[in-house]
Amino acid sequence: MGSESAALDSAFMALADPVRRSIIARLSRGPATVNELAEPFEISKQAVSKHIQVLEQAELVTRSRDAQRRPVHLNPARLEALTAWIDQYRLVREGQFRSLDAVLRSQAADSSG
Amino acid sequence: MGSESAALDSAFMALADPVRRSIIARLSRGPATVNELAEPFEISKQAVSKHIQVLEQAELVTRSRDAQRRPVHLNPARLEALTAWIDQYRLVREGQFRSLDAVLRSQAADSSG
DNA sequence: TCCTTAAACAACCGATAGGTTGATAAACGA
DNA sequence: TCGTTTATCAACCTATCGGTTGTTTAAGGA
Repeated sequence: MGSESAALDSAFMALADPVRRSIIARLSRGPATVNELAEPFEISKQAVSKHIQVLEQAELVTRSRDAQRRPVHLNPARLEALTAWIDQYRLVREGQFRSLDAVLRSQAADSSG
Repeated sequence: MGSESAALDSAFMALADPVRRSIIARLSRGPATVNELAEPFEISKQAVSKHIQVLEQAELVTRSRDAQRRPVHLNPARLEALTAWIDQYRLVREGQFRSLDAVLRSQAADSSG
């Protein structure tokens, strides 16, 4: 494990934008074309198309073909990979950090193995 | 809900960097100072300090005071907020998208409520 | 007081993210 | 074939990111 770092980079980066998160939310209710996805936003279609490419490179969405349309749909598996990463760390007990100063002082005082 | 968009922006952005994720991983095992956190990396201490500031602004970590040291520790609550966001969408059934073309064609053909 | 340690501040730099406009490609419909 | 729709490609611009080096602040210790 650990070599999927670039995949996590691109996936978290992809979610770090409100437009792209909004697209994810929309796609959770079913697939949509670029035009449909662009409609709620005030930015250009090209900009939305770029956002979709970012999501696609992060493998958070996939695309198919329907005549001229390039419908986009969600890839829930990638989202699960992100929660899996986060869950490693969010389960840490708060109590572990209860007396922080004590921990630090013992590190400074005790230099033996 | 939905007005915490900026918080999600900064939190996901913060996780979109391998150094910062590594810092999170390290902190899950206990608090650490900037120097301790910087040690595993080849980049400068200032660079690590900036990374920590990014994590702090995203409220993924907090800091305290211990003499000259500014120990950093994890804020698991923020991580939970991220999984909460993702979980809204990752639970979508794959079957919903089974016959994609049919869905799209019915949208085009059927314009009544 | 003077020196050391821990860490932040500041200015700067190259790369890239997010946006724009304009042009192009691909597939259908008459 | 010609026009329309759908969407991408290409070039460009500005702001921000991740890194650097140098300076400064804060807190102890001799």
